[in-house]
This record gives sequence, structure tokens and C-alpha cells, in this order.
Amino acid sequence: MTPEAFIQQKAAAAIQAIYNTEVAPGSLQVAVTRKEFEGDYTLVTFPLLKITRQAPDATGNAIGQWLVANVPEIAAYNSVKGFLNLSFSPVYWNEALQGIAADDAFGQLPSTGKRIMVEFSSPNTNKPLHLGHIRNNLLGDSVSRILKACGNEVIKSTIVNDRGVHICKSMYAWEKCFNGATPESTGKKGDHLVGDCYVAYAKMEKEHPEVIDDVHKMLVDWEAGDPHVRELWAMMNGWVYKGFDETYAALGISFDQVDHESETYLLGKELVQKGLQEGVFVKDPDGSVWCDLTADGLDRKLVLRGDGTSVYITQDLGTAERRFANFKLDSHVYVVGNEQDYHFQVLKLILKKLGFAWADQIYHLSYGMVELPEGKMKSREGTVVDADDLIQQMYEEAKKTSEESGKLEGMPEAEKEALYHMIGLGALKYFIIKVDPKKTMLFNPKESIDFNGNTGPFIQYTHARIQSILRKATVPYGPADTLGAQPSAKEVRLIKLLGLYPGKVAEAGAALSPAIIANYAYDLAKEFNQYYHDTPILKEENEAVLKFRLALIDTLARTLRHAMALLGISLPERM
RNA sequence: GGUUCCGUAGCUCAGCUGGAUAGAGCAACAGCCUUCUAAGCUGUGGGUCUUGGGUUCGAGUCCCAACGGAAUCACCA
Repeated sequence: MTPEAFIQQKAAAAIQAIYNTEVAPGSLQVAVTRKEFEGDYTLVTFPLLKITRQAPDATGNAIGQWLVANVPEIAAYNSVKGFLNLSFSPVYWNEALQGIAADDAFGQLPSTGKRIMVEFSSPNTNKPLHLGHIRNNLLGDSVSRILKACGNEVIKSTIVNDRGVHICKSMYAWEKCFNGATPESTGKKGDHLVGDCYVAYAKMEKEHPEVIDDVHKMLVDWEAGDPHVRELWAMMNGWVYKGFDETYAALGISFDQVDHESETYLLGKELVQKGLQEGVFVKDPDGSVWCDLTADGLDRKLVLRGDGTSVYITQDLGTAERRFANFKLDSHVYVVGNEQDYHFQVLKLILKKLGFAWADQIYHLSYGMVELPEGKMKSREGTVVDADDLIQQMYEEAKKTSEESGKLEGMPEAEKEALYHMIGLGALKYFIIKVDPKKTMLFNPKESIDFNGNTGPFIQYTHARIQSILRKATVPYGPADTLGAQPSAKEVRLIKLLGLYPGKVAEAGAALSPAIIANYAYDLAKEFNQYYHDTPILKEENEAVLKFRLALIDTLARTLRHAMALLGISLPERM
């Protein structure tokens, strides 16, 4: 039970005893005491005045007195202007810490028995990944880990947009003006080469607008299964996949289920027929099929063209239906930019009209764009921040900082390399993930990403500090030692923070917001560094106190590792 | 024009279901390494929480309106 819930329960008993009135424990307001006041948790008494018929302070005093007299865990109280501040006994905190230290699965919530699919990344195959994709990938990966920690079974999925006019554009340009260039012949990553083709095409179209007709013919040929076009398509997509795989590997991201639009783009057509029969859709004289959403405050939405071909939402309807059926999903999270808010609103609504009960279990994790100081990234103007470049840049920054510090002497070269990657990635991931997903965020390439302050490396560094102490410890220690000494005020603060963690995991899962975990991890690291600064650990002569502290910081390190792992960030032993 | 999201320190961001004097980091300035890792710690300065109403004992938080910014409203994906 959390300390808040404990106080709610006991305060309700107090009110019952003193005022002979029953209140629901959950309705009582309990918050962490502000640090300028004495106490651990605060009961807000204002809402109780109607029951007590007393002034705020008198109410606080009455309840406080009863609690101290009847609840052994509560050691002291003071009442200030309607705020009843309660202090727990030291033993309470010892036991709280012990509970956490002895729990190997601390941070892992009980199973819900639910299966959730998280779709993210879903790239186009005509250009390399950029910073916007990184935000998508990191959010999707992290949310998957968080939902797992919340006790769900999670299936990470992506749908590769491998067909359509965009890839035909790259194919067209490659045939016209790349002289058979390949990743091997140019030494270029495949996705970058195909991206170059796309840029080259844009230039061609500007000078000769008629080339678009050839591209459209290519698309028609593709759909007809023309061997030459299919072969070219397969080859170029193959290059892109290889390039993407490298980027995913560098980011530490993987999928359980990979779909390709070339295989799913025809899905949803039967669903349209079903909708027509049920009167959910209507057919216009030209043969096109629509869903009328005007009664819901939206427009009419096309679901099938007059020539019988599908539009984007057609296959999305079909894909959703197939996934819920095939995987027996309880819910489905789509990590897609906020530019598609309207699309998902419509998608859910149509699925609901088609009678699917699970339509309400579709969540659009809508995230904001990443902007540069000059505004939006534009591939045509060359202001896109390339994912591979950025990852490389962070690695170099980490290497430089590490070498300057000189702390890695004697470490094997291979280990150093791995560490630079870990730190560079940690900086990048944390930078992106600490921001509330729904907010537009700013990236300034000139300032790059900091390694000081509220950053990934700060937390990694904190962890390395703790591990350094634990390595040097000469006495054994374990969960039982958490009972061996009375915690100081700073130690109580740390234990209190630790206790918040499972709640933060639940909160992050409910809000689909990894930022909650990131900010928590920062608070915990920050608090430890203050503690570290003025509390010597290894120098402590009282062995019971020494062991208590070792057990405490070991638990801290473990919790930091767990939290950061939910963000896909590893913490080093040294740095 | 309709809908949705956003607006907190010079900059980047926190702020839990409404609670006490709105917090961090960066940048600026001043300190702390013969002492467990200075990627750290301590301190100073910096705010009409866009504005105006409303609900409430109490509003950065909830409601309404205005202003500013973004996205979207395709037989594109």
C-alpha cells in the first residue's frame, strides 16, 4: 500500500472515531508535504470542515492527535492553516525500503491479461529516416516497454509503406539518371541512395512536369505485376530495408510484427461492401462509396473510389479488423504524428459505425512535430536532420567528452566504443523522450544536445557513481540491512521517491507518456547527487549504517536502471 | 471558416485527480576537486503562468471568450 493510501485509510478511521461520520478513504486529499514544512505527507482538511464543524486548525489538531495516539506508524503531526502535516516513524521508512529492496520485480506491475498492439515507425521507403522518425520510433519503443511493465502483453508492429507513387518517383529517377548506381558501387547506405533518387526526381519534375505521367504509368504497371517494374521495385526496396535495419539497430529498436502495404493495400474492400449492405455507407451515382459523418460534426468521407480502388483509410479499416481478429487484441495503439489527428478520429468513428466493439480500444498516440529554429524541417530545402548523421554526431560528442575526462584509463578499446555509443544514444533518446509527446518540440542543431543538467548522460553518470561505490564496498549487504539504521531526512526523501515509482509506471502507461518516467528518473538522480555530496558512504564507520546506505543506493541504482530501460536507455558501470 | 492541440523565467522544459511562497536545466554571475567519479554540488539574479471573465474556502490546473502559434478539414499517403 502506498503511504498516501495508508494515510487516507487511517484518517478515515480517525474521522469515524472523532466525528462519527463515514467518509470514503479515496475522497481524502493527501499530498507530499512541501519541503519548507515539517512532515512527510499532508492531509488537506478544508473539504472536511463541513463534517467537523470546526475551524481548519482545530480539525487538523483533532485528527492529528488521534492518528498519533492510535497509529504506531505515525509519529508526529502539525497543523498549519488547514494543512495537517504528518510524519511517519523511522521504522515505517525502514520497512518501506525493505519492501522495495526485496522486490526483484519492483516496477513491474501485476498482469492485466490484456494484449496490446503498438504500431509505430511505419516509414515510407523512398527516403532515409530523419529526426521526426526518431521521435516516433523512440515513443513507440518506449511506450511498448511501459505497457509491458504495466502488466500487458505487447506486440510491437510496423507497417512499411513500400508501394505507391512516392517509391515510383525514386525508381523513375534511378532509371533515368543514376547509371545503374548501387549501394555497393557508390558506398552509400541504400536508404540514402534511394533518397537521393527522390530528390533528383523532384528536380526533374520541376523542369519537365510531364514526367509525372511516366511515374503514374509505372504505378499502374506495378499493380499489374509487370516483371520489369516489380524487379526494380524489389531491388530498390531491398536497399532501403538494409539501410533501415542499420538505423533501427543503432537505435536499439525492433519489431515483433512487420507488415508491408504492398500486401495489405487491398484489405478493407469487403468491409466497404458490408458497410454498404448495413447502410453505414452510401454509393454515389459515379460509383464512389462514402461515409456520412456530418451528424458527428465531421465531413463526408470517401472510403472507395468510383473506379473501385481503395484510398488510405480503406486499408486502415481492413488492417485494423484483421489485426484485432488475428492477434485477439484487447487494444491497439497507433504512434502517428498529430497531423493525422483527423484521420484517426474518422477511423475510430467509422469502425464504431460498422459495429466493432473494439473501436473504443483504439488509441492514437498523437505526438507533436520536431521543429528547427527556422521552423519545420523541409527535405526540399535540405534542412532535414538525418537520423544516421545525428546518431553519429552524438557518438562523437560522447567520445570527445569521455576522452577529455580521462576517466576511462585502462578500459579495453572495444568497451570504450560501446560506452560512447551508450552515452551518445542516451543523450539523444532522453532529449527527445523527456518532452511531453503531444507537444511540438524544438531541436537546435547548433547547440546540439547537452550532456549536463537534465540529460541522459547526467542519469548515466549518477548510476556510474553508485556502481563505483558498490564495487569498492568491502562488506556484504542486502535487503535485510535496510532495517539496520535509522534513516536521515535525506534518506527518507530518497525512500519516498522510490516508493512513487510503481505509480509513475502506471501513470505513464495510462497517459502513454514516457516523459513521466524520464522526469521521474531525473528527480531520483538529482536527489541522489545531493545526498552523495554531503553523506559519505564508504567512510562510515558504523557497519550497520554503512550496510544500510549500501542497500539503499543499490536499490536506487536498480530503480534507475529499470526506469531508464523503459526509455530504451542503458546505464553504464563506469563513465 | 469548422475541428483539434499548444501558450509557464532570455532559451528548452516540469508542475500528480484544483491546495501552502509556481519548479528544474541551459545561458549569466559567485563559490566548492590532497576527501566514495566536478558529465557533480552550493548560492545569486531572472515570472502580471498570453489576456479578460466565471466556478470554488482556494485556479498555472476546471468552464467561457479573446489574442497568438501549429495541425487538419484531398477520389494524397
